[in-house]
Amino acid sequence: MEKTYDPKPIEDAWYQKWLSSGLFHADADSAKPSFSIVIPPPNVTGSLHMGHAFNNTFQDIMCRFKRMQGYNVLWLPGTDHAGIATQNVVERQLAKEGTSRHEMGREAFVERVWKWKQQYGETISSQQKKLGNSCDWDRERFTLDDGLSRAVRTVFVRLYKKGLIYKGKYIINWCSRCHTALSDIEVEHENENGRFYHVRYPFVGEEGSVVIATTRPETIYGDVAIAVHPRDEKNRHLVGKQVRVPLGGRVIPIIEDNMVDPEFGTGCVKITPAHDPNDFLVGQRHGLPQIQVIDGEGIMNANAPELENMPVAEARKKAAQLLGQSGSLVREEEIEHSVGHCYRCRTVVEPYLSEQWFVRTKPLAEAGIDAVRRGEIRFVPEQWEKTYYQWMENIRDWCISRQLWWGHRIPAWTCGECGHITVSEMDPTCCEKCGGTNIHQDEDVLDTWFSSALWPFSTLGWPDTTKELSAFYPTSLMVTGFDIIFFWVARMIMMGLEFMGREPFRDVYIHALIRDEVGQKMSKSKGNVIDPLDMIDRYGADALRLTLASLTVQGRDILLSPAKIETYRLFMNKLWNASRFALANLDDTERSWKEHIASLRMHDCWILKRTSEVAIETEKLLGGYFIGESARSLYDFVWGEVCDWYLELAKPALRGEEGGARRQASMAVVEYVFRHVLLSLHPFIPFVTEELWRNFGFTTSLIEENVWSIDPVDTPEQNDVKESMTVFQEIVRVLRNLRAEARIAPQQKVHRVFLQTSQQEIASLVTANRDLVELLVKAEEVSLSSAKPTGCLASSFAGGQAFLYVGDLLDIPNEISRLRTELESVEKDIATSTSKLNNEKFVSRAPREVVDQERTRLSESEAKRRRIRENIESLE
RNA sequence: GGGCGACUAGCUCAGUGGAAGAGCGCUUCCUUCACACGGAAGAGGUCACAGGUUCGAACCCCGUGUCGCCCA
Repeated sequence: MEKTYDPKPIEDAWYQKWLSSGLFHADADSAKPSFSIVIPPPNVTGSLHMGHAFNNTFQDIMCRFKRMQGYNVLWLPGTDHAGIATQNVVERQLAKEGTSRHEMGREAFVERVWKWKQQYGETISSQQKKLGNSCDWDRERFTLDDGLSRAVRTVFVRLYKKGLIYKGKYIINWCSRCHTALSDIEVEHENENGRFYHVRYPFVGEEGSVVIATTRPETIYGDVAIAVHPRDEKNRHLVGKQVRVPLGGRVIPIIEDNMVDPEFGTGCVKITPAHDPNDFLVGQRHGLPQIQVIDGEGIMNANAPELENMPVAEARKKAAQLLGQSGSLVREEEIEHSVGHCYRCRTVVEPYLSEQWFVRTKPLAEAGIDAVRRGEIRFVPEQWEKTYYQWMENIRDWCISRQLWWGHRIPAWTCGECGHITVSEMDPTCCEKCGGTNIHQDEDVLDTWFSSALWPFSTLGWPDTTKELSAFYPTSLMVTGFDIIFFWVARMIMMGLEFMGREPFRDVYIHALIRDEVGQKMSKSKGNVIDPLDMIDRYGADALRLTLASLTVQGRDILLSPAKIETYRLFMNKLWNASRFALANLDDTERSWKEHIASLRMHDCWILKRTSEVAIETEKLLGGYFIGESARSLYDFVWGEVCDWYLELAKPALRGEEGGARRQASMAVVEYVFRHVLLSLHPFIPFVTEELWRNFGFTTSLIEENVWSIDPVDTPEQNDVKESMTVFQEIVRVLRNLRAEARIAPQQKVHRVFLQTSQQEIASLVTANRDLVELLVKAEEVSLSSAKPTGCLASSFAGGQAFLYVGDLLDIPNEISRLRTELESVEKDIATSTSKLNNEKFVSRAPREVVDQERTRLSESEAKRRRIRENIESLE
């Protein structure tokens, strides 16, 4: 074994071995209980970013843990066709080649995207393999593959027949760059500086005018009414009057509608049904016309003659100018207002009137709410239920049609003869109503999230009845970020309940976001991206995984930096070297510590007990998805207890200095410790643990099923040693501290150490372990002493006193002042304890053990004070 | 406007009622036969602020402030 751990050759080799072993493959016929996760499918255009790495690490930890426990684990991988994103990527490519999708035509374009997919679609899965994902790659799926497309069609047709999908002309969010409709949640609102234009609309046939305020004067051409609130005292008298639109000059009525906020501005608002969602509703209620003035390109049309052919931004300025010239512009003010942007390309989204397909979500959402209420689905952490309910209770219909070419084309055919729409799973040859053959399929494709919503069952073979569905649905766990609760989680729940009659997953773990070290979202434009592959290359996948796991805290974002990953890289090296040391002291014989009970010393019993406790704790924590707590406790245990204390204490015995029986016993303990440590750590850091496991010669492989077996340590001998060990550690610390005070170089041995105690247990502890105190404090001789020795530095521990002999080197004034400092701190403790115990309420109301503990503490402190005072006196 | 979260050592963060913890950084010392990617020791905190509940509060409750996010 190398002295320094090098992850690269080990990680690559083990991943290949795992793949060829076939142990990542889940057997649908297995009799074992199943544990299943479907991966959140990354965009096929994507490459692995830190968010994926975190999300996948979490799932892999759970999958490996469950597999070790003997579950039939399915972790189903796959990718999403990502309509807009993928189409954008290929379109950019075409632009570079000097062509466009419109020039190519639909069929050629779609073919081109498929070609692109074949070429680059493997990128992300190969990166997931680098991370160590134990996915069932035989079952990898793609949202546009044949099976999933069939599921999409089936769902569409059934929802349509049930009246839950409809087509209609409504105001939707339109991205004029992507050239498609977007659903409400695909719009990101941001506060931006804008201008508020106060515009005068003169009455027709009488003097006077009303003033309304708008941020969008270019839409004035589309105004069809002015509205006031029906209970608005100051404006109610206006209702029924008519005004002239200051641009275009049409005459429009003043109406009343509850939508108007009478407190806002003048209490009068313009109604532009074709370009504002609220105005659209008002227009419907009042039977008003819809006048469209902006087209799908974001360009003004002929309904705004003076602005025709201008893009919106330019038209806005021009409109303001025209209003100014005609004296209609009362004033302008700077305001901050919320502006919607396309979540894919950041273009400002226009409310746009067009014919689209929608899912009627209310009934689906109600079932989804109930499923969570009834506890069939559990959010972890629980708080996210609130977010979910809030959205589901106020859900709006889902616009599912997209004016793209890459995606599932809507299975609806309009008849050229009778206008009837035929919706069908199989491509129809004629209109189902009139039999006419002049039918034409809808040009639009479905929202990518429509197919993602089916992912937990479409990937398992639905709509067929498959073994996979009965074995793995409902899945056990969904792991995802809070940013897609609405996009994905809620919709999977609705679709799963509707089509499978069961929830798609039992638990949904919502994790935080990964940010950079100053808390900013990572983004290419900010240049603060930490590339997981780069990190794997530099520090190894294990180090990255353990970092992500350790930094996980429920409900808090993770601030990541390479320096943090480096810290965990050091842990790999520590584990590697501790193992290297252990291996150098073991042989091929298997041993059980139980056969060597008579030869076990305190520290052996202590580490056996601790190892057992930590392994059991790991099991419990992982069962509750507490991967952060679990990772941190293992890290601390391995470094702080196994390495810092146990291995140091075991060295003499392993070298044979304590005799043959002790050597055998220590070997057995070391074996036990490493077996359990490697087992517990494997879900987090599979590569290095697997390599070490093999080096130790423990069974075959850590990914074998049922390998998780904890051999609990629960005998009385082992249970009683924790306190003794604590005393022992304190004695060692106190003496090391004295060495440092005396400026004794670390490698230099001190001659004599005296320990004084009035407690029998401590005396026998010291007697039994004096060699180990000598070892750890580098002393030639440690002895119990009842008399106060001279020429010594002194310090107290709980239950006694430690003396370090320095002879003539004793700097008396310095020692006195050091003891005085120690005395001060003890006095403080005494004061605290005394005041507590003098408080009658404390004594009567606090639990007995707390009061007892306080009494013990006080008497211990008083004993300490007495000793320190004696020491000071003896020096003065 | 509504909601959620955060505020603890110089930095990043653990810590859900019983005497404040880790990693990094800092100071001092050390190449001892697992590891200098290491070891030993140390300094460093009014737990944002103000009230309250409690024998006892970083922790529970109520405000205030600052920052971040989501929804409208």
